[in-house]
Amino acid sequence: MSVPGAPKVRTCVGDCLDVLHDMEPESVDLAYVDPPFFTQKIHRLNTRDGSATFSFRDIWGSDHSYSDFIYQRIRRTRTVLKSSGSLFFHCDKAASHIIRLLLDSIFGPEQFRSEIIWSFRRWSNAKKGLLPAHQTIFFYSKTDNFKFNTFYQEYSPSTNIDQIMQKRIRDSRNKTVYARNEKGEVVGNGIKKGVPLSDVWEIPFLNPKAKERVGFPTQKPVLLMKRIVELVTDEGDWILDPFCGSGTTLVTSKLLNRNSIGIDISEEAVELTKRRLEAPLFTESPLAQRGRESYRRHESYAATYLFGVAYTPVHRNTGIDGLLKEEVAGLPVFVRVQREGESVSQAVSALRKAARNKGDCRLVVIATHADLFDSGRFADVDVIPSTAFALNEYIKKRRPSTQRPPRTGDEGLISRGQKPNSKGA
Amino acid sequence: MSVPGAPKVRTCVGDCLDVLHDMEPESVDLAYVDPPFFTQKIHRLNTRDGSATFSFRDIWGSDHSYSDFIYQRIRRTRTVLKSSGSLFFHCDKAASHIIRLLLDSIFGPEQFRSEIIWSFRRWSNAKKGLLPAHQTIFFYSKTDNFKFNTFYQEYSPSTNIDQIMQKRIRDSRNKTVYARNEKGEVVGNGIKKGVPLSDVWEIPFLNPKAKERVGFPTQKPVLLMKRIVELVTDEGDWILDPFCGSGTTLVTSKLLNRNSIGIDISEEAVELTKRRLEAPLFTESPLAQRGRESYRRHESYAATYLFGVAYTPVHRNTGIDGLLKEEVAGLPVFVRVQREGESVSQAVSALRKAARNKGDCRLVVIATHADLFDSGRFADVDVIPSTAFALNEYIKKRRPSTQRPPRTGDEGLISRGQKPNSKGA
DNA sequence: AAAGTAAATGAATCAGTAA
DNA sequence: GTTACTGATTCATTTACTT
Repeated sequence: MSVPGAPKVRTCVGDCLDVLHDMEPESVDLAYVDPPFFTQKIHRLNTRDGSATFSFRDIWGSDHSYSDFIYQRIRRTRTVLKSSGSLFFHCDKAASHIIRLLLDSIFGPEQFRSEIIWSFRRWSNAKKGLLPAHQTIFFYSKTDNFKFNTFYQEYSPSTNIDQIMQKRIRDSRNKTVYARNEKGEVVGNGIKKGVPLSDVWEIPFLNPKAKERVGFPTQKPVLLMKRIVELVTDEGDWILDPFCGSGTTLVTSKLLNRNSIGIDISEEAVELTKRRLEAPLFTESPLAQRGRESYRRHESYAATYLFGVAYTPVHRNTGIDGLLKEEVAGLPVFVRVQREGESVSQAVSALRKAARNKGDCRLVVIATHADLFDSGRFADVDVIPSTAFALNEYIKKRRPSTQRPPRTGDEGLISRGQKPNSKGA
Repeated sequence: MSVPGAPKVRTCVGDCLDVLHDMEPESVDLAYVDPPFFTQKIHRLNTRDGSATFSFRDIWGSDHSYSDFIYQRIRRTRTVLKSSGSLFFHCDKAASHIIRLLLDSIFGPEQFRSEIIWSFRRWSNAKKGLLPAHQTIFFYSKTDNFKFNTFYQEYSPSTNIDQIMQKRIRDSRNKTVYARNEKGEVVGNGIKKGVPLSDVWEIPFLNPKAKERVGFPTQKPVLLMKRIVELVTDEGDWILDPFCGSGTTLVTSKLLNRNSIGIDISEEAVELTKRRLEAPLFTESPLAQRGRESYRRHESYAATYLFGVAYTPVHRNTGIDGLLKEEVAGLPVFVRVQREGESVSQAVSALRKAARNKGDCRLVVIATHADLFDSGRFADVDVIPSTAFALNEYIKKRRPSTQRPPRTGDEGLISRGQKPNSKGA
């Protein structure tokens, strides 16, 4: 699949019912639907008579405006979905059962994939009862041949991972036991990937003070959108948000190199979305979020790499991360940790520039990854490998030339599996 | 209210529709309903000793016949509830939307209290899609005047307790601010109890090896029942379980000094319940007691050093810290980070010992400090320097022989005894 | 084609052994 | 004897295979 240079983003003011009508059928890989809550209207929807309520017709067949409103728009949304496409419908306990019935009737119950629980912590109130701390996202696909990228989570700490790496067989009494070879040694069963991603997602609610927040009432965190986008789309795919609001879906799509279409009836919302898209805030970057949140001890990226080193952190200097506590050959030593997406040469240049008017000193770059490692070429800067770098070099030296390295972990999703549907259909 | 000496327990074989008909109206404080989930499967399980097989049939002609079955029984259940009573209905994604509609129509939507998510981890397998890891419990009360005992959870680790303990008021623009006295000092607000219990409950799934297990399929953990019982009943109250199965509800009620009534259509199930009640067995789940964190020991120290490395943490092994995601020369690679106060040789020995019966593998020690560094001597273990180690070696090489090394930053405050031989390094 | 069976799996326990 | 460690065991879910 060809990946275009820059992701395309289209925004549109209007009722998505009309806009969807003009869209090409089978053109979208993912539709994320996060409609407004008409809570009162939903409550009026609830029927009095027991058994009659179960049929879908009783809900939207009458003049109940909310379910009718949703039904019409989701039916058109389904039309513009590719046959490999998926729909994620975000709702909460107020309407989840009605939405479920609607989606079952539009997509067919056999296309129901998951009831995703987004759980979060939030400020408590003193209400009698339990504190609501989750919302529901329904995942439906258009066909059985839906696109799905398998992600894995860490094993539970109570799992004995080195033990379950052993191969197991059944003995004469059909009991599972660990396999052993003729020498009586245990037999391995290949490397472990982690456990498949579950349908309960604990993702922090957008911090009230986050820069990411743009003042839109129902704004969703970029991290939540990121997970949805990465689960069922690849780079260059098309993502539709028919109720785009403040545009989180479009911002996320752009950051992840997906094309996107956002529709909202409110002109102000679309204007806000456009402004966000022009200059996505730094904290909106999934990369930045991943980094900042995964650092141990809430330290900076550099501090994490320099753990155990006797140094003084240097703040408010973009080129220098730290100053060693001990002088080397009578000179102060400035240290820079190679950034993600930065080559060693770039790190060396940045450090050189920052140290230009610091007088006599020594310069050290900590190499964190090998993409463009060209150590030894720098007369004035010493390059020292980080733990990760040294270990990766160790692996690389012994790797068969054909093999590709695996990805490193990011915020819980530790690795990405093969696409099951890559065989095509 | 007087608390009787011993809790009463009644069991009954039969269709709860008939049994409920003969019960006194307004006599029960809590009804816990855990019927077949509409899985369209037969659930079957053997007891541990293989002496008996319990099974029940959860296959229905249509969703209509299922909902009709439930509707009739829940309507009678409501009748026997006291006006202060509550109903907890356990289901899963197969029928949660149908159940929600039924309960709304029987109790009235305004008596809906919570959609409780019971989330858990369990064994998994490769699947196209997300791994189901939750079930739903609907909480309805008969009237607004329902009995409810407020429980509190621990604050999130990221919560600033100092701030929580300050008194808050609203300023002139109705914004919340911290209260200050006339001297401008912050005012306390008394000790806080924690965060009110949320509607997402993470409770370990009943483990296959748990003593609590009696061989009944779909058996629920006592811990889950305990939370429900304590939330809406007091000692001496009456609890009803119209689909009591293996009797977890009755066992929990007895242990917590509540009276209970259990009904099941299966004679074997009721017999099993009676046997369980004679010797109520409740394994205080070690996991639930100690928490998942208790399995993480050395992990964070090792993780800090291994930042940027693609590895899986190994939790339940004192010698091995991690397993590389990538095999090296076709073998798994176990990693140990040299501990503080441990020499490289000691780290090598510990790793060797832990890996003794792991079959063919490679071993790597990350050297973090140099006290007794004697790398290169180990034929079977590779020693790789950490960032700190490499940097310290860099300094040492260029250090005049008279100079003494400074101590590293973070350990400086913690007084640790001088090692008598440290000078000789 | 549908139904039934087998294999793989990992979370959390039990239980035996070493310290 | 007590504690800590770690090997052993179980079982519901899913995929793959067989009847």
